[in-house]
Amino acid sequence: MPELPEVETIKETLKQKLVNHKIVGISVRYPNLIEYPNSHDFEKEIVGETIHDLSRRGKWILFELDHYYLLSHLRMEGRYLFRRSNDPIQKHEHISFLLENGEELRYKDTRKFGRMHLIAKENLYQQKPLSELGLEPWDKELNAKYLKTKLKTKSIPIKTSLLDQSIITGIGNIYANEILFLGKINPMKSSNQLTLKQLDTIICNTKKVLENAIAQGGTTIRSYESSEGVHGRFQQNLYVHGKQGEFCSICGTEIIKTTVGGRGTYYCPKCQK
DNA sequence: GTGACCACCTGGCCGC
DNA sequence: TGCGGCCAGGTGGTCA
Repeated sequence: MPELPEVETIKETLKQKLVNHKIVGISVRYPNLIEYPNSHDFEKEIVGETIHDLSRRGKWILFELDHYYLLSHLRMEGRYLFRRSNDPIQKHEHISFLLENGEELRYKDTRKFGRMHLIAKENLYQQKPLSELGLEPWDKELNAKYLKTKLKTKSIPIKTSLLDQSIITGIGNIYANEILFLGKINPMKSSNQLTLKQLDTIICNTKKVLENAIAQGGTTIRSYESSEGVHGRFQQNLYVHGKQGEFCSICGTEIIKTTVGGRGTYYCPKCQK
């Protein structure tokens, strides 16, 4: 599942192949993937636009076009592939962007969870979804005081708050488990009961875990691979995620799996009391 | 405003 | 071998 490090890897790969290419045709075979505007307007407006740059905000990939930003969220299993325009459409390839060089950028999504928005450039940060995102992990304004303010009324588990994209954007389930393990913080602890020191630890470990994951090309869990078919290597660096029944690398206690906020949660009951 | 729950969706896995 | 049921998970919507 693509999280921030995977999205960063995919964005960089796509950037190398897409910048300065014009979209001359499009085919949307599963309209529900288009969140805004409607599929018909999306197709009408995007044809003729040139891709000038790619960037990332949270888990969103931003394609900068002439008049719009195309925002793409891969959710669980979305991925991009390059094909020739006459290549047959494979199963789960739901959207094709035809480029002027004859190549097609195809969006493939087994579970159809991904979403796309086409936003006018002047509205990019005034309009959903970017208007509702919290701080990037590397934002200078992200500090323990910011988190304390955001969490002061929240009695939900800290694990659930870490997944809230309106607080810190880019953290997904895998990395939330790893961040809390490194900080020796119990995932079920109420968000508003953490000390400034613990919040500071969370911020430090968030940067550390995500930077390390980006350097490794992301984490390969079941279906994830980058647009060029490259698998992430960060899975080899995971401490607790998916390790139930194995032993903690620090104290040797058995890693426990439980559910927090409906998400699979892995932790060491001794280190993370 | 907050938190819990559900829907979206399909493939993989497990038990029978 | 085949079938049914459960699980995985990010996000948005609904409801209490």
